[in-house]
Amino acid sequence: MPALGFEHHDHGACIDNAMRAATERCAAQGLQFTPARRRVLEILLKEHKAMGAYDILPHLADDGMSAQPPVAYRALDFLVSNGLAHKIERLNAYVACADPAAHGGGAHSPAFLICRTCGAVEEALAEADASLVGAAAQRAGFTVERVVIEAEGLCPLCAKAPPA
Amino acid sequence: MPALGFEHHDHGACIDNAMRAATERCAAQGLQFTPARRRVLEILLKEHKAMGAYDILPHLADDGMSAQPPVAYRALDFLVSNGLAHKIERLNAYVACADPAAHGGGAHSPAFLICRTCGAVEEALAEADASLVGAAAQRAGFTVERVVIEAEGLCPLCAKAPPA
DNA sequence: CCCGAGAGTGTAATGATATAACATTTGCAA
DNA sequence: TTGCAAATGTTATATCATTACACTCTCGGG
Repeated sequence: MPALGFEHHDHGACIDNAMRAATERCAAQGLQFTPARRRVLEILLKEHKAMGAYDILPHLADDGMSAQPPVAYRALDFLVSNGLAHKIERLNAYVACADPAAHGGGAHSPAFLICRTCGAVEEALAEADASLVGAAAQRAGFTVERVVIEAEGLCPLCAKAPPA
Repeated sequence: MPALGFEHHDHGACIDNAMRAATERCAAQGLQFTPARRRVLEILLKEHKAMGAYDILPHLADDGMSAQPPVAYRALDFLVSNGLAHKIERLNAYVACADPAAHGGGAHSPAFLICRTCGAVEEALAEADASLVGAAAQRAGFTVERVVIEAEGLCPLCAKAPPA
């Protein structure tokens, strides 16, 4: 049951790489990669799917950490601000960034493909400053700072074999 | 204080037109444009901005209608399903469609420009099947059914003169 | 040495958004 | 006129997110 991305991969290595990259990024930028923040990112990477803040709390409790909502939201804010995770507005949920190293430093705005059947989420484009939006914005005299692009539909697996 | 769209216009006529268009559309498609639905659309048109469901309830109460959340949500679901209104995921809020007549019949997925300072929302493109997303989806074997595109930034007025 | 500022955390309470469930009413058609 | 489907009224509850405040820890200046 893949939940993020539509292809198989070496998930253990994937997590290790991502955590290492995050650690380096924080060190390089003077950010505090505290236990709580580290743990929330690990959870997102491990579960490998879009998770609500409240889905994260039990995992924190398992680790003996405080499991009140602000703990999760504060860690998520940090991760999102620094491009280590993203919020899926459509789902009010969060995912680990698929490839933080590919981006400069701070937050960025990828596009997401969301399967409405199995809930899998794939991060699709590095930067989603879709040209169409840019053109429309320019016409309107609007200064774009951030773009949310979320496509909802069917992933290859669900399109082929609708779940029972 | 324009709240939807960034330009002035004859708002009274705008509402009348929109309501007439909605009425015709519902008649043509055998949809029940009931008082509650009609009233909620009127409220959205009148206020002319992105409104939460709970912002709508007091207006319903003023009219002596039931003001429980399900009333608003049911009407909004109807309006959104039939392309007469849209949900702004980023804001958890709803706006009347700027131009229902321009679309076939059902729901459609425009792009929105959202001013982070004054909250104004402008509906930007008729169809937001952004080519970039389409290409990425095709590459991933993903079937897109609906695309949310929401740009956040500064409207021309706020970019020029930041509110006090 | 100490102490004051800033960042992070722990915790309780509350606010904001959305839906479930079920009884009742309405419109329409067999 | 009876019966169904759609819509509505109402209560309760689920879900998502933030406020507020006390506490700790670290680090640099006096």
